[in-house]
This record gives sequence, structure tokens and C-alpha cells, in this order.
Amino acid sequence: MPELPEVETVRRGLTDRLTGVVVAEVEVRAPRSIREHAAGGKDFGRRLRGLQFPWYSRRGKFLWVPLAEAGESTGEALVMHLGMSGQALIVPSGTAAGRHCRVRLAFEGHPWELHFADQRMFGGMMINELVSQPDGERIPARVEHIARDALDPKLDLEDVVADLRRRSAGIKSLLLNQQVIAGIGNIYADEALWRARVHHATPGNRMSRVKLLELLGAAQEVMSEAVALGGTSFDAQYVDVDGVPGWFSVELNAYGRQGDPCRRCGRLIIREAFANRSAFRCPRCQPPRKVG
DNA sequence: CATAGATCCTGTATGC
DNA sequence: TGCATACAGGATCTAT
Repeated sequence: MPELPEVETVRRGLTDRLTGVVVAEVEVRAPRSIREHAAGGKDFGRRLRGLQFPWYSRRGKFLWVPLAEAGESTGEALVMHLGMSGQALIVPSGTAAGRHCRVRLAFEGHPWELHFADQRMFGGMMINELVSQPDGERIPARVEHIARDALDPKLDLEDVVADLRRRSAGIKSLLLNQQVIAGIGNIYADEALWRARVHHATPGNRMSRVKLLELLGAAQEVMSEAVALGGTSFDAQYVDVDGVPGWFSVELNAYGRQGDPCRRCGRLIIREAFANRSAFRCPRCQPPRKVG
């Protein structure tokens, strides 16, 4: 569910409210939510207890906090992915676990605790070693295969364009491919395509460099605007760390607007099947690419 | 290697 | 009301 702007909103909330805390207690209510930890939920908690959360990082939809002990990095991080329905909720200490609370973290001498809630359980947490990148950054090993973040200042748009122009897949599939550019999901892909007036099935290798730069610029623009509004809450699933929905849904031009008039030309937005989900577009502004 | 499709899971909305 | 079906913001594995 959450895409870059929603995960970034969560990251900022964690930074504001849970920087420097030391883990006191961990309760794993759903072992499935702990990924790649053969030793089990109890061991997961034991490994975290006493460790400090100095700051929060993100790449695409992956969020992590490096782990520290007495001010020194342990060389590992706690990695979190919200999947389709994950929530990182900061609640007063002692708050009863909600129906979908899968993991609970309490902190030493701190009046707030962190509840990881996840209805569909496609999300999860794991402890993962940090590895150095060529540019000097240290990121979790399980995030290494993810491309640079769409809003990372170090992102080289020309590199991304060159990659896109080498591929035959439809442009929306490519935008959603986190190994090409990280952070774009189904909502913001459709919004970027609407802004740049591009049909989702246009093969990457049939698009011009200029058009691709325009499309990537639109994606960055729409996600930046969404971050400023705390993300998109299309239904009750996405909320920030305080359980508050984001306001970007009122700004959506394509996603979820089937049957509503295009805000540019008035034609009705349509919904089409796309990769086990949906693609929304304006039939006039975003016509299929002509063959031949 | 690149791509398309199936799959993991729970909950809600819709239609008959 | 009951039941069946479709659909939901994602990542990953498999088959081709």
C-alpha cells in the first residue's frame, strides 16, 4: 500500500518521536512478520533489547534504523517494509495491542512505544547486516538490489533514462520495477503517467529521452507534493505514526477516478486491468501508442 | 538477462 | 441475510 511518500512520512514521524531510544522490550505477536530469522521471535527480541535507534533511513519503500550499542554501530540495522497494509504506530506506553498489531517495541524510560500493525501481513521486519556501497553509504544487505531512490539527490536521471530506453516492457511496469528506480508504486505511477500524458503500455524503448525525462520529472514532482501533504490515504490502511491519514488523495488526477472527468480535458477516466491490479488513465490525454 | 504471471494474506465492498 | 466474487498502495519467485 504505502509508496515512497507514505514511507517517507512514516520515517519523518519516527525521526521526530523515536530518535535515540533504547529498546527495552519486544513482543512478537505474529512470527510471520519477522522475516529471515530462523531462530524465531523470542530470539529476535533478545537481539534487539538494549540497542539504540540513532536515526532512520529509507530507500524506496524500505525503511531501516541502524542499531547501536553505547554509541557504537553494531554493524546491523532493523529493516522494516510496510508491504500493502503495514503501519508503524507510535502509541502511549501500555496501549493494548490492536487487532492487527504484529510486533510491539517498548523503550527504556520512554512514554511511547512502537506498534507494527499489518492487516495483510505482506510487510515485515528483519535484522540485517549493513554493507558499504561504492559511494560510501552503508545500507542493509537486503536493500542492495534496490535502485537509487526517486527523490535521492544523487539519483542520475540520465542513467535511469538510458536503462528505460534499453527495455521493451511497458513503461508502467518499468516505473514499478524497484531495480530501475525506487519508490514508485501503483498510485504514483498512474499519476506521473497522467501528468506526462503517457499510456501505461508504451514500451520503454519506444520513448524519447526527452519524454522519459518529462515522465520521471513528473513522478518526482507528484511524490514531492505528496510528501508535503503527508502522503495519500486512499482508504483506512495508510496512516502516519500518529494514526492520522494523509491529504494527497484530494490531489489525485487519475488513480481511483474511473468515471470522473479528466481535470485537463473532461473525458471520463477509465480503469483497465493491469498486472493483477488496475491502471487508470484518460483515454484522450493518454491514448494507446499507434502501432507501426 | 528480461518479462509476465502467480503467489503470499486478510478485510471490505459489491452483486446475486 | 447469506454467499460468492473482485479487489486492495508490494515484493519475490517461477516459468518462459
